[in-house]
Amino acid sequence: MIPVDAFDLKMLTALQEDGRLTNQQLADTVGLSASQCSRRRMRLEEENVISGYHADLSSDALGFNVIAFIQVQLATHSPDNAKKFRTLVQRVDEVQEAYSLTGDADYVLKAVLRDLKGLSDLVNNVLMPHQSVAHVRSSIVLDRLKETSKLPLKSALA
Amino acid sequence: MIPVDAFDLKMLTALQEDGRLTNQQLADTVGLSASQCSRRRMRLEEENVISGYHADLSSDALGFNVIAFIQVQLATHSPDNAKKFRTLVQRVDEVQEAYSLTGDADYVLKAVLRDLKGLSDLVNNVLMPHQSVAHVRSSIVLDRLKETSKLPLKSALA
DNA sequence: CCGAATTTGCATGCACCTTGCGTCGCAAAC
DNA sequence: GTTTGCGACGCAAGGTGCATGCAAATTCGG
Repeated sequence: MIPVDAFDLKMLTALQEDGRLTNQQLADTVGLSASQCSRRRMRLEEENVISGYHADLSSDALGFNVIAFIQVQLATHSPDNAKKFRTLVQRVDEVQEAYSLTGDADYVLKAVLRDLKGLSDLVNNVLMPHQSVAHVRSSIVLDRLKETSKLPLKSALA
Repeated sequence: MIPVDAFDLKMLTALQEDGRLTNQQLADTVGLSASQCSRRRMRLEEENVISGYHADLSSDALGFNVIAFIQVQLATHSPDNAKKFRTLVQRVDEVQEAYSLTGDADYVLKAVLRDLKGLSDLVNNVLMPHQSVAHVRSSIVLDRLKETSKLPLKSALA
């Protein structure tokens, strides 16, 4: 596995909190020089430990008022069908996350939509008509208790 | 709602793709000057349309091999109990997302863990013993088809 | 204990960011 | 129709941050 020491962990922790930290700020928080932080950061990016930087936009401010989890069962479990579904999911921007799970439903999607009509459109005009899909059941998010993409790095020492 | 024009949308789209874009790079892609991008970006941050910037870390590279969805039913539906659960969820770093949904289960959590033992610990030593929790059912992610936090901005013109 | 390799801090040249300033265009008031 | 006020724009300059070369310090194996 990729070498990550205590300095790296501090840097990663700081950067997943604030992705625009200056090398100097980073240096101050982890206890290294700015040049060293620059070098280490470049290494972490090179090794794909840091896979990218993203601005986090407010879904509320931009009018995305509906989040939904959608459970999808495929028509058949053939590899061909699975591939078709995978392609569909990649293509639809409203679907932020898609997983296959142990248990009942084949797939779970998380979708972000402007309103309930958007959800209806997605379910009835995109998912349901698709040849790979057999059954769809959606649950609407009533309350967001927590929403982050930060990894619990405290336990990590590769 | 907050004024967001076509320039802003282009900037937001670019920034949620690459959060470390330079104002000059931004200027080149949206067709404005760098100074103007700087000003608009500051305004978007001020208005909390851009709520932050984050480094995206590779869970694989850092050894987080298990993702799980956990359905939780509370012992009672009292506000007091809900608040206790909310606090618990905030405190536990392994829980990245937590929602209450329409439908059967009270809450759904998404957790990131180092291994199955980590999941077991979370379920049996953190969630189950907590006074607010009555029932827990976890599903393990077998495959990640898609995982992004980008909003589908193409449709947005507030 | 010594030498090689790695890591670090410092200095520097270059790129970038931000702010002030003058200009432009639009819209309301006259 | 003209004027006036306002907001947005680009340009330029001063300050800041970044990345690379280099030498000192540290680590590690023999």
